[in-house]
Amino acid sequence: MLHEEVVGRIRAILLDGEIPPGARIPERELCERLQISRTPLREALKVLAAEGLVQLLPHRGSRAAKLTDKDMRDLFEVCQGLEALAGELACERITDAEIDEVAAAHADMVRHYREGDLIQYYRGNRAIHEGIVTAAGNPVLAGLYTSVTARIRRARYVTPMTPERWAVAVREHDAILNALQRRDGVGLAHILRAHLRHKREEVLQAGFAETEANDLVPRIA
Amino acid sequence: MLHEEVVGRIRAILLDGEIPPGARIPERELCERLQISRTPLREALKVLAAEGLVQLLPHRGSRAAKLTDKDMRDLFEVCQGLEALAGELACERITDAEIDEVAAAHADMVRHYREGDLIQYYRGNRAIHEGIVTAAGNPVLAGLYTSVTARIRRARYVTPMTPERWAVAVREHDAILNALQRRDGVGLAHILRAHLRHKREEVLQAGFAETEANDLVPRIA
DNA sequence: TTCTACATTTTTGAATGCAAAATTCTCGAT
DNA sequence: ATCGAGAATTTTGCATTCAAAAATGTAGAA
Repeated sequence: MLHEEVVGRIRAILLDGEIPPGARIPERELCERLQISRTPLREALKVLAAEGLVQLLPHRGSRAAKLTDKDMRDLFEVCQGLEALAGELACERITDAEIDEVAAAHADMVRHYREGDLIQYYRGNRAIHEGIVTAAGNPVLAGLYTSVTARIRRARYVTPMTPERWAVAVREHDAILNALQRRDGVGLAHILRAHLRHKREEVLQAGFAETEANDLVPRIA
Repeated sequence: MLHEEVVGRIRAILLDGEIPPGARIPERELCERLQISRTPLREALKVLAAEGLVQLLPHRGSRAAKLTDKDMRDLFEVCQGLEALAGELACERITDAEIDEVAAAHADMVRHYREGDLIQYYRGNRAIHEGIVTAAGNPVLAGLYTSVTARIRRARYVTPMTPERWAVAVREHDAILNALQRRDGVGLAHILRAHLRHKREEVLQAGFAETEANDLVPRIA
């Protein structure tokens, strides 16, 4: 198994919440599960620690990182900045074909909204945001976006919404697609920022910060 | 020696250009120099690879990452976004004391400009930009900024400038300080973007991309 | 002389072993 | 029964070791 694959597997385990935030990461257990020895596992944990997904405590092992309210706020703030930048760049560089792809994802998402399928709605939602970032054509930006969004993924794409919030979000997405189609970079940046600000407020209001006993997604194992 | 210290030491070696971009990283040699074995060294290299400073080639070892023109452009683009965001946030949160600190760094920088001391000028310059990022009060943002700027540091803070360019840069910095003192977030964001766009053009024009035989900062060893 | 096939050496990537540190357990005193 | 000191166990972090892969060197053929 390649180094990057090991990192990916553990990242997935953390993002799925299989090892809940704050929980110790069982080295021995993961070694057996991934069929690797401790050396490559520990290399992967150090990388994930640099990404902010894992917390290393010298001589006391590693834990799945826990997000405080402040962390969550900071991450959303940066995410806003990154998406706004991506939106501007995307408007300069996106191809017609790519716009069609985003439009298709949008239509999909709206359908799932009408059907009341939150899970599928979120899937389409993500596809749109990621589509915009990809269209920005900046791999450095895409990389940072991936790493930042990974850390707030569960909060962002799991939080339940009131019908009102949901309706607002969909309207915002209409405006997002519209701005993209008009290639209105400044407008798109503004909408994306507002959209994420609203999402952040929802998440914080829902008390999603991962402090202590807030293991929303329990260990599956 | 602690893990983070090892990472820091190697990072410094790379940023100093002691191991020039594209050069093989001599594991054995670094082990002796840092008085550690290969295990912790390799852990550090993987972390630095995730940061983008090191390139890992499976079964062929690691090299100091080389930046193409495109990489440089992408990094500057992201840096613009991060600094613009930092500027906006800083205007909302900066204390009077912090403004005074930035103003002091600015005065210093201008003095070094008048004296024609490019090295000291760049030092003050960096202090200003970093001061703004710090004042934004967002550690996530600060972390990303650190990692992105590290990769373009040599290009950004080594490139020589024509007297005209230099004069323009100083004027831009006057405007930066002014906007900060007026706490004009939008204005500051705009100026920072333009400032960095100009710097990027300088750097690219100077052909700083680290392709092949372009080891501007030679091995010191 | 130059090119290629093969053997040798070096280097890489990962498993294991070992000392130090932390955690857990035990047992006696209060 | 509870608390705390000390022993036993576990876990961590790193050095070492080992197999596989790549790089290098050598010799023979064209």
